[in-house]
Amino acid sequence: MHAMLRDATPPLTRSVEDYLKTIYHLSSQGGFASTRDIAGVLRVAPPSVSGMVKRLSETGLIEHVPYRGVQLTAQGRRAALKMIRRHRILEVYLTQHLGYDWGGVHAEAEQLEHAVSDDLIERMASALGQPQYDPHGDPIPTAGGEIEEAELVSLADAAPGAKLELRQVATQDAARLRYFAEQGLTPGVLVTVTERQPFNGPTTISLVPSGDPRVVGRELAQLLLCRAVPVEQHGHPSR
Amino acid sequence: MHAMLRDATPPLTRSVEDYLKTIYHLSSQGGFASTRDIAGVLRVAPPSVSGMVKRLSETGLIEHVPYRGVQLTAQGRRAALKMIRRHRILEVYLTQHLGYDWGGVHAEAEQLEHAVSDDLIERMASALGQPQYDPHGDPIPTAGGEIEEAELVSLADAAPGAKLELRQVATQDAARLRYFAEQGLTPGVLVTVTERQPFNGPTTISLVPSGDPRVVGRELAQLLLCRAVPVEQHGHPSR
DNA sequence: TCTCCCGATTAGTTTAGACTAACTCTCGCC
DNA sequence: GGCGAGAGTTAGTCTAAACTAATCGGGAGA
Repeated sequence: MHAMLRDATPPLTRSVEDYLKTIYHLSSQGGFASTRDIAGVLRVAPPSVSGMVKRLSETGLIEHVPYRGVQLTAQGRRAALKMIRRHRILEVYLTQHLGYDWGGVHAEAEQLEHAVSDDLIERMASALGQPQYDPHGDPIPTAGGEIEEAELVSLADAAPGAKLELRQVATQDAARLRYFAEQGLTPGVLVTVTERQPFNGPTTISLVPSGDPRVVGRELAQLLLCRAVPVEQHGHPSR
Repeated sequence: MHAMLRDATPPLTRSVEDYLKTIYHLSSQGGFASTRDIAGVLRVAPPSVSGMVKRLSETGLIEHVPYRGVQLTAQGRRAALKMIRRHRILEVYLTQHLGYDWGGVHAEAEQLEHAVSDDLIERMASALGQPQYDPHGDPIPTAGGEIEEAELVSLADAAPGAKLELRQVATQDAARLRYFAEQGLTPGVLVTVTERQPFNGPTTISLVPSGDPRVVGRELAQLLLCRAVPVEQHGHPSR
């Protein structure tokens, strides 16, 4: 089997990597990513996005429906997931091994993700014991490009009485992250929803098992993504 | 003291950082770096160097004497030493904490040095206990931009009878580095020069304290940079 | 159905950094 | 002291990726 028509992938540029990641995130919850939204996230002008979109669809990384938006192709999705793996492994490594806090780690990883080799990422992953989630609770894609698709509800939408595991904190804002950390609201924590005030009012929860109460305003509650926890039988933990 | 006319340093590009590092290395042993040599190291055509040289001297990072060569200004030297610090700290970190070997570490550091923040480098340096030398024995500049200027002789030039400490291995070639490692010739090792064959012949040394002999051809001997070790008094180690 | 507005696109410019081709300077050698 | 080789530089082109200004399209409301 000679040479095998090697992917011939000319390594992606830093910009291309950023566009793919952004498109992945924007289209994950709704089919198409719009020019305007991409421009907003990447802080570039909309025509810059149109230009890049043309190039990316010519190289087969995205599918472009004019005046509609873009989606990743299988190839583009693979590339995006690779970047997301890098980013999230880096976040875990920097927090675990170099003392970064929950808030400061994102910006550093954002730069490093474009410079690290696959080899280095896998060494970090091994040193960490192949982590499944990053410090915000986001699932880390495997080296093979699989990612866990979780069924998550935001705390703002959870029914009173429900028992939940806090899975993700959907922001990169350092101040909000710090506040959540202070309140003990980090991925893995269990809570039950006590009540919700009407007219977009705050949600009251209590931490499990301590029972400590917390009152969370709507804006922040929307950022806390949770997984339903089946009520446990005694002596029969759901593992 | 308002605003203080902030350096206004627009952060250097990756290319600029590479040029500065290269010029530092080329001019460290001889005043000027030539266009041709810079082009050779960076694997770029000579006119590309001329172009960059113009930009760099306009921004005050280098001094250009047409048809002679270039030298770093104080500002350029500061920037170059910062990159060299990054590179060498990274090399130590990757070998100590992530299992990289002597040979493979250079390429990875070469990429990373452009992406890491000052903060990350200092965290790594702390985790390592503020190392003084990188894995090849090269001195690491301080965060303040000081670098040890050592008085080193290559093994190929050392006088027979001399007792030497191997300080640096002046190559990045992975195969040669691996060979040196196999032979036990790594920074910190002590040797005495037994003899040298005439007409650019090999140098024979013996390791201290084992006494094991090694015969080193001229090409390799030139890469082994050593510091003279004063002969010790008994019971009075030179620390 | 028509219109208007906003988002998308096209057109054209800019900058960094590379390239090739062509010209110029310097210095060592005869 | 002149000449030529080789190093250095100038001129002009190319690509990626950004920008502004101007034009286009499509859906929501009158």
